[in-house]
Amino acid sequence: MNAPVLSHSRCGDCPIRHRAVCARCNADELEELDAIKYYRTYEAGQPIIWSGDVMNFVGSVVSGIASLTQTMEDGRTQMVGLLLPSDFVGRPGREGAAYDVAATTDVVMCCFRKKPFEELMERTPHIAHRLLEMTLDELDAAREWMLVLGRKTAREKIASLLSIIARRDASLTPGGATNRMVFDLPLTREAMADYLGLTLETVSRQISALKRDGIIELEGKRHVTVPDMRRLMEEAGDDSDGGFLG
Amino acid sequence: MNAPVLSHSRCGDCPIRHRAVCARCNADELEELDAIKYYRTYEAGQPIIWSGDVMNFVGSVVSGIASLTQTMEDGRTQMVGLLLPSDFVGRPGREGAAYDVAATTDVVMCCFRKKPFEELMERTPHIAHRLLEMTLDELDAAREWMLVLGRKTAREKIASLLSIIARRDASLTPGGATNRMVFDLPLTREAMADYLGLTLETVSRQISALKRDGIIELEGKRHVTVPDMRRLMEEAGDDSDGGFLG
DNA sequence: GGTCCGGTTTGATCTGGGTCAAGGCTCAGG
DNA sequence: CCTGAGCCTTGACCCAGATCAAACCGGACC
Repeated sequence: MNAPVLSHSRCGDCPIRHRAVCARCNADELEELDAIKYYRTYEAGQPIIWSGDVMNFVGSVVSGIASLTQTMEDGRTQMVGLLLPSDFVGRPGREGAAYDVAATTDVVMCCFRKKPFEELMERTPHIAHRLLEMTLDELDAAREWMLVLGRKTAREKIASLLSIIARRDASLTPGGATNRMVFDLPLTREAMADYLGLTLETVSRQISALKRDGIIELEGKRHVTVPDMRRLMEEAGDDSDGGFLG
Repeated sequence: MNAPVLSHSRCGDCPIRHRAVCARCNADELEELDAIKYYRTYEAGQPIIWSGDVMNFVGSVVSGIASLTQTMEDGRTQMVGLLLPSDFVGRPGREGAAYDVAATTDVVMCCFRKKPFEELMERTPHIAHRLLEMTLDELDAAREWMLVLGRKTAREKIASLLSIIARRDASLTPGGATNRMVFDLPLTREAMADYLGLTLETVSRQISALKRDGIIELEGKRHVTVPDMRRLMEEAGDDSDGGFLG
């Protein structure tokens, strides 16, 4: 949000304009990043990494949505993170992946080979700094989600999820945040359930209920209109608007 | 765990020997840390920081236990982190605190004034590096907890919490992890409930149930003996033992 | 000793969300 | 056009855990 945004010349074919690691790099550093970078695409539903696998890259989501999930032996699944465009994947200094990463929609990733990236990071304090910042953001998000999972009702959970998606959508859209929001749900009911610690039936019922109560409008199963974000956020039980509006 | 541990000369009156930011510092850096450092004690139950307050320090817990909590306007609270000795508090580069921090038991903190600490960090890559590592650990813990909150039953939640406390206890005790563990619960039933997203009645009932089933033994309300950690961890539904035993 | 008080246990009852089951929509492929 | 596969919705029923209420326990203080 407040990170300086740069139309960087080298890393510039990378359409990431927000939260990028390279946002403050100089020409030399960008060239170096460019040399160890490659793109990779995944189809919706495909796994990207399995928990425990050795990861030989780090990178950012360029487009599409990926999810981090944890699964118990008996199959219970909890999504522990959503990766939206510009989000970072991988943890410098760690061998294996800690979670399953999968493409929820078609995904394009911009990857950096891990070894040279770590070396560059070693020499370039502001990249390490950026990474720390991003990790702190993720930690905040994870902890906010703990409140959702631990204490909110099903209806509040759905409203929270819709708020978050609307918010992220707004930050990527030129128009930005307004009181009326329109967006597409990038998740199936099942994926929403896994994120919210609910069953897909409950998700479906609560979405129907929010629709019946005029909090949201639905066109098809995925296209959502929120006539009044304030009401949605009340439903979410958030005390603040999360900086959504001015 | 695998971070090099140093009996550092300057920061050495600080009894933290694990995860400390200063573990790799040289003499000059330690002197500098020493100059900006002070101790502070809090009684059990006292607030340390309120969410939103401006924080003018960062630091580590030296002894005792502190908790991070989030509260909704209607009073529902969720604990989002437990701070045990050697855990770090505060986020370099951030103005305000994101959560309420409170002393659960009597707490001693080793604090560094924030401004000079950030400056030192700017000049000292390995401190930033250490901080990133610690933040990644916290992120992992938070995400592991998301699985607990979202998908585990009350009994599994209790078993998970007991496992974590036993594990942390073991890593601080010379003897280390054995199959039989004895420790004191540092939390009230209510605090456990807030951590687990349950009510205190349910916590009490499940503890009684684990006791009845011989998974744990209780002496008084707080002193716990786990005759067989393996059984406890089965109850927790963990597929791995979290590296608890060799 | 008694009494107060915070923390805890236990019981009785209620209910939100899980579970099981039956259709419904929509789009791709034949 | 029909058919099948995914995804989604809706209904009926059930149960784990919440809620409400009462009592218990152990230590501090008079």
